[in-house]
Amino acid sequence: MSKQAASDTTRPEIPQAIRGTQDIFGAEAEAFGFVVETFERVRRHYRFRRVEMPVFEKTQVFSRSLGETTDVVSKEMYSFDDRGGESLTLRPEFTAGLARAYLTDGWQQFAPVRLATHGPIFRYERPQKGRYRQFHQIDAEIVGAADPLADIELLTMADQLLNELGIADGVTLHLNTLGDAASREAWRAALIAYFRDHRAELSEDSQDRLERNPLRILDSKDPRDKPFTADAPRIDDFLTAEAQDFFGRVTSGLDAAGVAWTRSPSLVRGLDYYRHTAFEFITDRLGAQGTVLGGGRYDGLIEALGGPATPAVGWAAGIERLAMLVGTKDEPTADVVIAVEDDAAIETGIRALAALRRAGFSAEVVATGSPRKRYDKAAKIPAKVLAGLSLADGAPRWRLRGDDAAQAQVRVVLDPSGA
RNA sequence: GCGAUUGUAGCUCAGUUGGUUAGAGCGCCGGUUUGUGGUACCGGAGGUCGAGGGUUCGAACCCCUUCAAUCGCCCCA
Repeated sequence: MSKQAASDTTRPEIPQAIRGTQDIFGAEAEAFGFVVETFERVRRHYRFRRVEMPVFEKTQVFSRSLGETTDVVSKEMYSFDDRGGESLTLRPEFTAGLARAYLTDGWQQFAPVRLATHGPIFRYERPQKGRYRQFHQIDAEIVGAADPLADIELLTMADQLLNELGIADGVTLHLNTLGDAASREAWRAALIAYFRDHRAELSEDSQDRLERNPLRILDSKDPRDKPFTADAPRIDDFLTAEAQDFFGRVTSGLDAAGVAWTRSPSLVRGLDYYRHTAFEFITDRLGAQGTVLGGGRYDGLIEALGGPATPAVGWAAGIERLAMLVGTKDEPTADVVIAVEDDAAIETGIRALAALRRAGFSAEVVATGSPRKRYDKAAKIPAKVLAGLSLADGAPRWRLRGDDAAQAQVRVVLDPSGA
């Protein structure tokens, strides 16, 4: 065993995390958990039923619902072939999978069914603030409900959620209607005609959008587009009486529920199956990624998947973004920290630790390293009671620190005899 | 896919016009001090300066490539 041989043993290279993934730890993980717990509580309040969904589906589930040709499908999904040669895709959203389950699992019998779920979502995108390749969403949908009451329920729940998370300040609900299929088509045609007349003066990006996705010109960030978007045809002029009535019932319902909203005529959805209500809760505190919760009515989706015409509405929100607004949450303080200051007392320490935990206390122990430094080390751990354990004349001796009531509770467990 | 900024110890960061053996604080380990105490002092471990190539007598520093992070654009289901 030469020195040479020892130095030749190369260490394996440490693998790095996948781009766009994140390891959430400590105070940030607490904030993440707080978001999920709050969502679960609110969702029960609103009588939404919990669903657990697979993280992957056949690729068609998403490609059919999103439209085969869009960038979204061709570039931004995590797709792969399984061993049988079938194309599968990690879910880029919850909605399509839930719609599939609605059809394949016979949930039509429960319609209108109120669904809530949460978990990881995958999109092949360039990471930036609040955008990751694997991130997490909470999601709520009502499938099989044509009435605006469903939209109101969902929006009211979202509003309450943001309030219970304590992040409603600086967040506003932007609301729009895309009308029914007829309204939407008429508006779209008018927009194309209007922007075509100003084509040369639009930004390059918007000239491109004119062909692919004209509605998106409306929320262009380019200052060159602003003068034209301001005067563009508005959906209101194209709404059918039915569509107008639908939107009116949504807004008056929100007013009745005490949910503040603001009309945002440029809020659009690129995909054709969106109808009527579209909404986003937007914060002014998250830079370019200001949308914290968004959704709308997608009455055309389930048909696109081959099912019967089924009205549905829903929303989703990124947990990380919500957690960012929540800020970090302190990890819970321990009830007791034990410092075993003498190795001969280790078993007494272990016994006490087990007894405390069985009695319902959260507890940890410091019993390694230099014995004389253990007390200081334990003192740095946030705890209600600090219990130093040493030996005096061979007998275990506890010294407790903390407020009197907490000390007394702990002492009962450490020394049941009361001696 | 495009652009800008940034990668030095476990963490936060210094590091001069390119010049001996790359530093500090915190954290970690050990020793001493204190002994109802979150103190102070001493010591130690830990880095092929993100990776690969190039220029140079000499590169953490200059050039190219690449990977990653951050922020923005595109896109946003």
